[in-house]
Amino acid sequence: MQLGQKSHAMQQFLDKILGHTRLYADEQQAILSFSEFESVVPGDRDFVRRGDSVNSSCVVVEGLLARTRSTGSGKNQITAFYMPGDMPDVHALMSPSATATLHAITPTRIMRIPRATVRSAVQKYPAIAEAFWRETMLDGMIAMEWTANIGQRQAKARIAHLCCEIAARSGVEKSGKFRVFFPVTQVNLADATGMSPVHVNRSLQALRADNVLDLREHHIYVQEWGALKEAGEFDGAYLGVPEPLRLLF
Amino acid sequence: MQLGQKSHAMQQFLDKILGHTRLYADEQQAILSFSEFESVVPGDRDFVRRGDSVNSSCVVVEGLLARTRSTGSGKNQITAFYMPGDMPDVHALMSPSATATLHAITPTRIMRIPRATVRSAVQKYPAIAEAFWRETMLDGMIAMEWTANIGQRQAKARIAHLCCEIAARSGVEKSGKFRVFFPVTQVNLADATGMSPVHVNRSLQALRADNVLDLREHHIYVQEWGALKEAGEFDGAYLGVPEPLRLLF
DNA sequence: CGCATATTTGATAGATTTCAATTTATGTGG
DNA sequence: CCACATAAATTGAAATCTATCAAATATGCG
Repeated sequence: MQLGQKSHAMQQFLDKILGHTRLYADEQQAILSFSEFESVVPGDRDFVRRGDSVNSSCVVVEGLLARTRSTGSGKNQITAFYMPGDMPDVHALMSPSATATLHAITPTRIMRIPRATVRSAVQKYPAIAEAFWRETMLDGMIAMEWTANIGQRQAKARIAHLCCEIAARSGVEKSGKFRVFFPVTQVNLADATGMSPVHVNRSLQALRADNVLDLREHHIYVQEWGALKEAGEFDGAYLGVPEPLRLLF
Repeated sequence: MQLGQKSHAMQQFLDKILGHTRLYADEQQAILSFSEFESVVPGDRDFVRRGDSVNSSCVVVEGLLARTRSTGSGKNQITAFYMPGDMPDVHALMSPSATATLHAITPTRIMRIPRATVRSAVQKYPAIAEAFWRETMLDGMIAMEWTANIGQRQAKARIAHLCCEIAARSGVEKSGKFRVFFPVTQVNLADATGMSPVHVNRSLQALRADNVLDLREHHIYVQEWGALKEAGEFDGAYLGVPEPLRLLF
């Protein structure tokens, strides 16, 4: 049961990697075998703080995480959301001190993956290094897209674009009408989009009135995927590569 | 002469890498030997467009580049600046199609580095893969910091923070009073900070009146590094790691 | 049922954009 | 070296967007 879900999350993680990097069966198996140390993080808590010494990365098994960055004047910016199957701190493979704070929005189960485990794997299978390196690149692409989203779009489009990303990254079928699990508060959304909570609230009401999206009951409800994409000027190309690659190893 | 400058830029590139990754002499030599194909890009021109097929990365030898992302409604966001010694498209090692547009702000000389060359090097010296992977991570960290800067700070602090980053990344000595070469227009600055050019103009005047910074004659003039850092709430930790590492290979 | 958290509302202040025009710099050919 | 053309910087005024503040309502959870 619990183990079943572990495996499922690691399978999601592997599938995501296979979406961008070609790996042989033994390499795939090496990644699946990372499943060893599961732990649970209570909701509404920073469980890694920027600067903390870290010797493992993790994969989200269940729940929702945010990567945050707080400014000198006490403001808070969410710079990414991480869902089951995501590796929120792939950066930790390259730095012994955490490069960002990780905040559990809901109670979250994670699989810890020691850097030493990854080191053994990449030394045996260099293509795994390529896979994680590409994962790092894609994480950076998302950050770049967020910069453009926050810098150039106004409130409604900004929120719509974020919801598009969440929908696109979640595995759900996106044709016409659907919904996506996304248990954020409006304050979380404000921190992610660089807006005030009040303005988020009013923008959400407007988006609902436009029949573009409805955020309630921990879900994003979408009437028409096409309409949402248009409202958010969304092009998901930045989330991946056209086909699985193996360019260096 | 020209070759001297080539070597100098590649040495800058190597020095930057050595700032975050420990490499042995033969590995260092392999990176320096990437200097082969230099070319020149006229100013005010996109020389790589998002989606273009690419089989090489490059290192800036002389000039200034911006990485840009344009939205569906025609607005333009600069997501990074690249100076001599920087590799603006380390992403290209991981993707056969350009993940972002590169725009030459001034006429710029670049060293092209074919992916095949890097592939040979990383297969012989896996630590070079680690170095470039770490470079990719740091590039992502900068994007994350920009997200927070644009999302959370108001005009003056936003510009000050950007200028801090440029100063910190340029090699110049930053104690008390100094200047940094940064040949951007106010429109470039607007595209980078997510503001209107008019507001950039007025914010620059205010920053000048505050004796925080003065942007003129293609340079950032700083009276007091401490004052600028404070105005931009700047902490440069995101630009590197505390000491050179070799964690995986 | 009752506390704590999240959402919603109204009113106001503030920051930023837009538009349009002017001035100032920059570079180029004669 | 000047005259011209072009690009960049600057200004003023008005419109718009967004933040802030304070209070009320709703929601979820023990």
